[in-house]
Order: sequence, then structure tokens, then C-alpha cells
Amino acid sequence: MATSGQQGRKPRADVQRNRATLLETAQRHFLRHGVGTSLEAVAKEAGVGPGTLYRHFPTREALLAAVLQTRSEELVARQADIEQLGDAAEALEQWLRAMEEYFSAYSGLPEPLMAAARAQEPDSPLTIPCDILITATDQYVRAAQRAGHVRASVQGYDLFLAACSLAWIKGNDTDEESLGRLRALIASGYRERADATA
Amino acid sequence: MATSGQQGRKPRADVQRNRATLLETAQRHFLRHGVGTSLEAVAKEAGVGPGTLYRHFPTREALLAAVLQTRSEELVARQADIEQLGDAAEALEQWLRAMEEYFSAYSGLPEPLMAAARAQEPDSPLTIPCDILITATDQYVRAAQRAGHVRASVQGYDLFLAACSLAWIKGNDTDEESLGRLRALIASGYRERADATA
DNA sequence: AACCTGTACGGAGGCAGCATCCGTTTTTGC
DNA sequence: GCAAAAACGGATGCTGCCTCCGTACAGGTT
Repeated sequence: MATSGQQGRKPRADVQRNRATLLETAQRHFLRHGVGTSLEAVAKEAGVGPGTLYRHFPTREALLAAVLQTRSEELVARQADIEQLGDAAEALEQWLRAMEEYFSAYSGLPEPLMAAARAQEPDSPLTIPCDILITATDQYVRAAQRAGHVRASVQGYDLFLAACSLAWIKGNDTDEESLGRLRALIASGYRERADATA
Repeated sequence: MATSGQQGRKPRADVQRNRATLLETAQRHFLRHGVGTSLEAVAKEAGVGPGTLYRHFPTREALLAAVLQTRSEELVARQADIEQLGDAAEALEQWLRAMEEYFSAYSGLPEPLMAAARAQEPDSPLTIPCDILITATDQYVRAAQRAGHVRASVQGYDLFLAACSLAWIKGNDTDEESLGRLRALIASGYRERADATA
């Protein structure tokens, strides 16, 4: 059964090295200059030719997806911490904030995320990471609904969209005050009204 | 006192003609291909050189602002119709929908709008049209607040942002269902809760 | 240790769009 | 009609995208 299963040969050393360097450099450039940064510049700073970059990551989205993979997993990993709050409403709120922070860390990220989120077939490399986040969101929503804190009509996907939007707004450096009000407005929109159930 | 006041000479005929043709062509291109369309293509189709386009409208934003000017005024003109509803809450809701429609008519419009909206000094040609819309929104909000339909904490600017966001989401062709839920969610977020006042 | 094979490299090059500049054409006032 | 001013428009330089192919190198073999 060889090493792991699929590949007949183990990957060359320089391939792995280049991939790692590219990811690291891309991450830095995406953070500093947004996800629309020049890929040529990334390649140059990573010390490889453009051809190498495109061989490893055929599209900008593929590179972005690879960069986000790590961070995305970190985010989901925090689920455990958040869930231990016990309060499902609070958990949902924190989760949404965490996503928002995450999305707004890279300027221009919300656009490709949104584009990937709607697709059913993974025509974009970003679809999978997106789905993970949407599914996670849905879990929080359901938990909060079970506890009677969130309206039945709300879906995880909706709040994922909302988080995307907030991140997008933030990315256009809107002042924190308006952003906060909008955030509160959304929150009070999805919350179950106290008197309705009792 | 000459003709109108400022200019010593009346504008040349070809200038006006070119300007009009450019605006018309640009409008069509923006509608069809989004606000990020190639300006060279616009110039070409308008039958002028790139230089002429750039002389009339030094930046993409300037061209966009000029294109939107007309439509923007149409939108505000509808205020009268809407206000005659009598119901301030309904009026606000319709106004927000109208803005959303308007913004999502051109793909990619929300971005530059947002960018222009935050600025205080009109560093962007889009700032003025934006301010008009924000002011109009604020009027609706205040009217609805006076009638006790909308929470006191809400500002016109907030709902302008919300409309932008919805248009942005729509632009990434999200399905209408989620969009509708999100819209409802926002609406129920800014509405005053019925039992609070009575 | 030298070789050989196939894999990966990387830069040159073609393409598209932006924005500018300047020789030429057009318009207008006289 | 003429001359001056104003506007035209395309050639131009630049940046970034993405591909293609001759070359170099890693890794296994003898």
C-alpha cells in the first residue's frame, strides 16, 4: 500500500519548497495589498517566475483558496471554545463576529467569497472553504433556534451573507459607528422577539 | 450679464455632441458589462478617441457620476409619489427598495458608491450624488421615526449602507430567496417594536 | 560517483486596458 | 473667408495577466 495511497511517486523537494514559499508570500501580499494584488509581484518576491506560480495555482482563486485553507481551519477550530459558552445566542453572535473579522482581514475578499458561496458545483476552488463556513454557521443558528433565541425563518446561509456584507462594508472603511449600528440592526433582525414565544 | 454668468464663451458644438454621445454609450456599456467595463471600448463605440473620453471625464468615477446624475435625479423625483402614500413606514420601505433596484442595475456599482459615501470632502465626483441619496433616505427615516415606526437609533446613512449591501449581494447573483429573507431581517431590525411604545 | 530521465523551472512574449501627450483637424468669432 | 483657439484622436508607454518552451535540476539507477 505504498506511502499514502494516490500518487505513484512522492513529490519533489523543490516543488514543496516553492509551494510553501508562494503560499507564505501570497498570504503576506494579500494581507497588505488585498486579494487583487499583482500575482507577478508575488511570484517575484517569492523568487520564482510567473510560470511557476501559475503551475502551482492556475488561477488567483486557487491561490486564494490555498491561502485561506489554513486560516479557515483555525477559525472552525475555535468552534469548540465558543460552544462552551453554553449560551447559544451568545455563541452565534461571537461566531458571526469571528467570520466578519476573518473576511475583512483581506481587503477585497468578500467578493470572491460571495461568488463562490452561491455555486453548487465547486466550479471555484473557494467553494469548499465557503461551504465549511456556511455549514458551521448553520449549526450555530440551529442551536440558537432550539434555545428559542433565533427566529425559525433564519438560515445559516443568510447570516453568512450578512457577515460577508458587514466585512465588505468594513473593507470600504466605513466608520465604526455606522458599522456597529448596522450590526446591531441585523442582530435584532434575526433574534426571536422575547414576547412572541412566552 | 452675458448668457448665464461663468463662462466667457459658449461651449463648442462638437464638445456637447461628443459629451452626449459618450454619456449615452457609457450608460449602455455600464448597464451591459458593469461599471468596470473597458473605457477604451466605450470611446471606440462612441466613435471618439480615448483622449477625448479622458478629456471629458478624467476618471472612470467622473464618467460614472455623470451617467448616474440623470438617473439619480429621476429616483429622487419619485419621492413625491412615494410620500403621498401617507404611511411613512411603507414609504421608507419603498424608497429603500427603489435605491436597491437602482444600485443593482449596474453590476459593480455598489463598490464605488460606498467608497464615495464615506468621504466628507468631495474627493470623488460620486460624493455629491451619494449625499443626495443619503439625505433623502434620512428624510424618510425621520418621518417614519416621527410616526413611531422606526427605532430612534437608526440613521438614514445606516439604511443607505444596508441598501448598498443588498444591491451588492444581488450583484453576486445570490438567489432571490435568501435575499428576500435578508431584506426582511434588516427591515425587522430597524422597525420599532410594536409593544415598546404603546 | 557518474548518468539518465522526467519533472519543474522561469523568463520571454503576446495580449488587453489604462492614461497621456502632441501634431492635426475643426469650430467659431471677426 | 481667415486666423486663433479649442478640441480631437491615435500613437505611445506602462502594468498586469497568462502561456509556452528551451533549460536546469532532482532523484533514482547502475
